[in-house]
Amino acid sequence: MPYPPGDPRISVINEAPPNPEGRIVLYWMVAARRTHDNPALSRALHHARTLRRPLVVFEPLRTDYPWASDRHHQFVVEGMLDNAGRLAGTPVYYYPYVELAPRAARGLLAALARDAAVVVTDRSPAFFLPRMLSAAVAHVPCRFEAVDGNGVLPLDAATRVYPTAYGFRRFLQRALPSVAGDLRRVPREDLRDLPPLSGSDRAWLGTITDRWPALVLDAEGASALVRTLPIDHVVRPGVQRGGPTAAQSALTRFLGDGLGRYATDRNHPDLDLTSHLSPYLHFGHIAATDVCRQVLAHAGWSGQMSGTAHGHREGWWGLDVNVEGFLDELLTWRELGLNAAAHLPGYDRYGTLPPWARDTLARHGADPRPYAYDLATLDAAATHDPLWNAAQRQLTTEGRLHNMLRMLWGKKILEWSPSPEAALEVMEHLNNRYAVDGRDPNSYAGIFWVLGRYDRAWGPERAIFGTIRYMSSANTARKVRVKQYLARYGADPSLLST
DNA sequence: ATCGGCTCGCGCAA
DNA sequence: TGCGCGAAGCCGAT
Repeated sequence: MPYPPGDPRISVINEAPPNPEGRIVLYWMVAARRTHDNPALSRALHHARTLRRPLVVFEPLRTDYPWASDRHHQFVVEGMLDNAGRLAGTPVYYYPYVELAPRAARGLLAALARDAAVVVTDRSPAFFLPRMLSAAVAHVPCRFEAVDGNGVLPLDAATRVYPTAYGFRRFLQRALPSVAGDLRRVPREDLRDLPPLSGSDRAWLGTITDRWPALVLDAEGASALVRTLPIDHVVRPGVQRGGPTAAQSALTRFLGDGLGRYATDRNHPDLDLTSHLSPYLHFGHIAATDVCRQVLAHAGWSGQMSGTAHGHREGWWGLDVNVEGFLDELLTWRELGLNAAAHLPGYDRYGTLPPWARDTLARHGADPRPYAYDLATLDAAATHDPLWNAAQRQLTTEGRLHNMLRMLWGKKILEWSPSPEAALEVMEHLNNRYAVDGRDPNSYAGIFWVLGRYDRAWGPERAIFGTIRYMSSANTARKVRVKQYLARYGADPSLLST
């Protein structure tokens, strides 16, 4: 894909020139659902100024995607209310749209794009979004660009797939100095002094919003609305509020308590000290660059990489072990997942596991399974294993799963499923159905790690797992603190989802 | 409490 | 070709 010179985040989807008859510049916001630290919004603002056209920010939410539920919809709608507040009083025309019935949005993008000078959208490498972008090409007759606001490094900074975190970390340590400047400068999208909508533009937009009404809601209205949609209502909203403002609150809380003892305490489920930023990163309510910048500023970073680390987890920023530990999660592990989604065709398919992993699992495909649970039993957290059930209940009720336990959660699903392929299907389904950050490249990296991706063989060879790393609930309970966690998620049947 | 062996492939040095 | 090394492990020996 060709780039305009100098910006590896921008892909030109349709090389057509800007439509000289176009009324507006359209930003079709589908992944980076925020108004701050958003390179696609910056690009759209650039076009609006250069072409002297008003900017329309169109933020839609489809109804018919897999696993759509009250949980995901509520989170996104809360973000829309937030974005509406942030754009109120600016010359930007904000158009939030929630599809009320399957296919109701058909024709909407085309109607907006027909009279646009330029269309800018988000590049997002996973789930249905790449397909949606491909399908949209036919409906955008003018210049059409997709902008990558996913990570601290552009997706295309890496030109290959990395099979290990160690290798990817080495690459990151070489590549990050080139963006170090961005990690000190706070971007300020300037929303003032844009061309305003003319009366005729407003009349034209009115014909579109008559047919596809913009979302008009307050916070209470969000939950009432999602209940009326043809989506999965069994999955109730999670415990975290959606939107950029809630995202910043979570980050501020984490900087104050959690980051300072991240290395030592984050693995204890009882303490619950992780950042809780994943759902916000997933829906683009906060930028990874923003998180990284605030963490570095909080830690008093000098602005220089140490230059001595070659793939090792610590010692590249010259910061304390807690901060470096968190940055390794945010950068190495998160961007490793993005790397696979963007560059490994079939990143979500069993066949892309490394050969040693598929071989060893295949050799043990016929091993007897002492425990065999079907999807319904797992979904209902009704196994014989109290720690696993607790983790599953946290997932179904809260929409999140503690980092330490999510690995155990997956390993047990592998152990209890008739085949590793079936285990993958179950993990994908439960994670995508219940986790607010489900369907993220990171979710897939975690699920595939359970099956051997990014990992190495571990002896001794054992039943079902072969040489895939094994984990046991008993050892996990011995190593980390789970007593309160078990009490919190352990016994109350009213927490159970049906 | 700590240690080594179990086991595999990558990437770099030589 | 050899060698160091790796998201969080497990288990038995000392």
